[in-house]
Amino acid sequence: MEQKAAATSLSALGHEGRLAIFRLLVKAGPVGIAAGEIARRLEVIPNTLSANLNVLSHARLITSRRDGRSIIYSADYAAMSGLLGFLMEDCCNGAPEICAPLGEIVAKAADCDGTCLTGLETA
Amino acid sequence: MEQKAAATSLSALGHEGRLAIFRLLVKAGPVGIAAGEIARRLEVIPNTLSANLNVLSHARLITSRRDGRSIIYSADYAAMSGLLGFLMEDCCNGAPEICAPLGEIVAKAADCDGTCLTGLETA
DNA sequence: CCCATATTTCCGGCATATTGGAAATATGGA
DNA sequence: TCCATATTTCCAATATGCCGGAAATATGGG
Repeated sequence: MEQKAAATSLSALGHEGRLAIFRLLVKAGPVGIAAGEIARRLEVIPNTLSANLNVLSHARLITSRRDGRSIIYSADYAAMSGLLGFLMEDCCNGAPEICAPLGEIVAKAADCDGTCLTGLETA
Repeated sequence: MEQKAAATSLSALGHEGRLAIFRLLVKAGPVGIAAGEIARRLEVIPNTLSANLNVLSHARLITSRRDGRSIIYSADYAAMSGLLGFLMEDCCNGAPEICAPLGEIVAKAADCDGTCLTGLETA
């Protein structure tokens, strides 16, 4: 991921409303959530939601598919991984010993479920 | 980290110039870089740089200290960890099996140096 | 075809962000 | 004290972002 794309993604997430949308979609998983359902859960006006979904979509952070009259949005996990990797590689390239706190937070995240970050033992 | 603070941090990083500054500081490590040196390396005008450093500082992503006539800026690794953790916890809480790509990117980052993400074996 | 639902697009006003020039502040050295 | 360096602050112009009302588009059912 190049820097410009990363900035676009970060900018898209740098808005409380959009961050809430993205987090909701991340929690929902690949099944996704219909736009109207998102609006109901987050209590936002449809047109504003649509604009924010458009920003997230343009930043490649979410995808959409039509299902009847509804449009289902889902988080793009590959894009999310790419973004996190982009931020982490800087740290490692420059001063590996400094990344210990990062390792800790990752380990903590891994604690949430044994299957979440499997395969790390090989690292 | 609460959502509002996370959005502030992400918004600060969602600007190509500021992202470049932050990445430079992350690579520099705790030693940090003087404002003037940052301006020279990134070829930005001092006052614009100062404004952007202020945004990053207000978002708690960087810290500063005076050294003679220079002001040295450093990345705040704890804040960075907190931000990454905030984004990752959503994923794990919702659909752990989906986070495999995240685990891979973390493992890849760990490859950069054996000491980067030590302690993960215990996760 | 007509209607209800779902979502987006259009539009205008308002708020905030970004930028660079110029001046102000702070530090250290002669 | 005077000067050079380093950085910030002030300011104004411009640009961009955000929001909500109203209208338009798309789909499915009767």
